Amino acid sequence: MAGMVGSAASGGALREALRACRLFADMDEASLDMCAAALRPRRFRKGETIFHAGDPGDALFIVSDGAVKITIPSDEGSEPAILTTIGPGGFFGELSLLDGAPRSATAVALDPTATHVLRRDAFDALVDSEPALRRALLVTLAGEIRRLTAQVEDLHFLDLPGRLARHLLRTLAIGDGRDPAEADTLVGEHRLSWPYTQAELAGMIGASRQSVNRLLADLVAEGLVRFDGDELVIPDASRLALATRR
Amino acid sequence: MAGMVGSAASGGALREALRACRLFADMDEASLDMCAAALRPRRFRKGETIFHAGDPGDALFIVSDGAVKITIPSDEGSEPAILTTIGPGGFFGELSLLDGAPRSATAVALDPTATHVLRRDAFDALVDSEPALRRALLVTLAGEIRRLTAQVEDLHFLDLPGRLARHLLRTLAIGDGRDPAEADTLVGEHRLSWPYTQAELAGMIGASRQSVNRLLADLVAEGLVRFDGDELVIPDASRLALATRR
DNA sequence: GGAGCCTGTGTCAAATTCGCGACGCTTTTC
DNA sequence: GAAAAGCGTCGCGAATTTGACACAGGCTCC
Repeated sequence: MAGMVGSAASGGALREALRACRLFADMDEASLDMCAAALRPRRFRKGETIFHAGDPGDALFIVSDGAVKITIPSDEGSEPAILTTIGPGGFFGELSLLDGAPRSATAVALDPTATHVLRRDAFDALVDSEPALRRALLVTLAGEIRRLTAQVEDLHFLDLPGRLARHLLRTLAIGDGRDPAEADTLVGEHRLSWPYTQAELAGMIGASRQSVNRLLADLVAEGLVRFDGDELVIPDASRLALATRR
Repeated sequence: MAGMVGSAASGGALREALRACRLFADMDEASLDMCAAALRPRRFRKGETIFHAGDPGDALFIVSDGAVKITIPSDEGSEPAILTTIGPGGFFGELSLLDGAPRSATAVALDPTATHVLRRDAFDALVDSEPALRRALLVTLAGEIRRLTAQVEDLHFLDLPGRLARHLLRTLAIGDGRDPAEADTLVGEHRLSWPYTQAELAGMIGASRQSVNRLLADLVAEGLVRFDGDELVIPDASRLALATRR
């Protein structure tokens, strides 16, 4: 077993990485191998910019390891808005492939990140020839639209404490493998590893760094959350959910 | 000529209505007729709710006449957030068809509106069998995501005057048949018919009705816009674009 | 191994922005 | 002709941003 290294084994690793991605999860073996042949690996250092908003783009990136944040850079100086972060099994950069327009946002590696790159010609061919991939793509795009709609909703209706609480609940739900839409139906104690700085969190909920600091302190004071090392503990998710009421 | 009424003529009208929609624009005649057979007409009175957020949904609506607003209802009382409005040639309600989840927003007819309804089974079949429709669908979804991303960006970075100015510019760009992304590169005088109330405008940019009123007055005072009957005149779009700077 | 130096955090007071409630007035709708 | 919908306007007060500064920990470069 330990001897099974080299091209055959790494081909297996690639297949495994693809299976972890919704786009390829339901695809049959033969097609999967075809896809694998169309992909090229690409690694990024921590903090490296993968592409920048406004650039032309003709490639989609499938994350097999690490994490990427999708941000909207502010014109200068101030903190960028963080639209979402993408981990293993996720992909990004599909928009420019679909409509040929420039990148709508900036992608930056949060950690050392391994990706596989799919270029437009191969992508177009796969979308046409692989119904399973096509369906997965459509479902993912629909999910993207729902996520953004929810974000707009939050920014419209919720004040800062509400947005913070809802963000925590959604992150929780995702970590639990549940639908983020059900975030405020969670109950009981949850734990959440905490890789973000307060400034980044501010960028996610549309607030200043200082406000986030104060709000977190408030939550701790009310006993709604608690820090345990580098984990965030939510003793009772349903109580936190009450804080999101308009 | 006047005698050419009845099923043949209305079939022609249906075809014409479909051609106006991106989904069917590039489709060949035979396929178009197949689609036409799968559609059922449905009309809505002004102010009628077409579907409500949270409802299950398995139909897509193609607008052939009138206008529909897609909104996120506030829990109660206050003004809903208006995500977008859709006119002839547009369609809505596709999300629930793609992922089977409940309606993410509410659709309300702004005017007396004529639509054609496409149910899931027919939709699925068309997506699989009609590459032209499929491509148009993907492009439209990508555009939707770009629009929402831009909306999140505005809510993050811009204050109220900025959001109002940008909204006007985008509406202008769309009326001109240009890409809304280029909104702040417009120059010269533009006119914009004005079917919205101040409360609705407030719902679009995330503001209170009173603020919108004051901001509009400010813009008029600065000479950036002017009212001419029920039209809004922007003497110099580039000057208005300056007001969107962060 | 210490002197910087950068990043991330905690905290304040001042200034601002914006929502909210409250009117009164005009225009449309029934 | 009444009722409802939309508009113009104020002032207060709450929510947030801004800018500033102090402090801790970790990193690099002598």
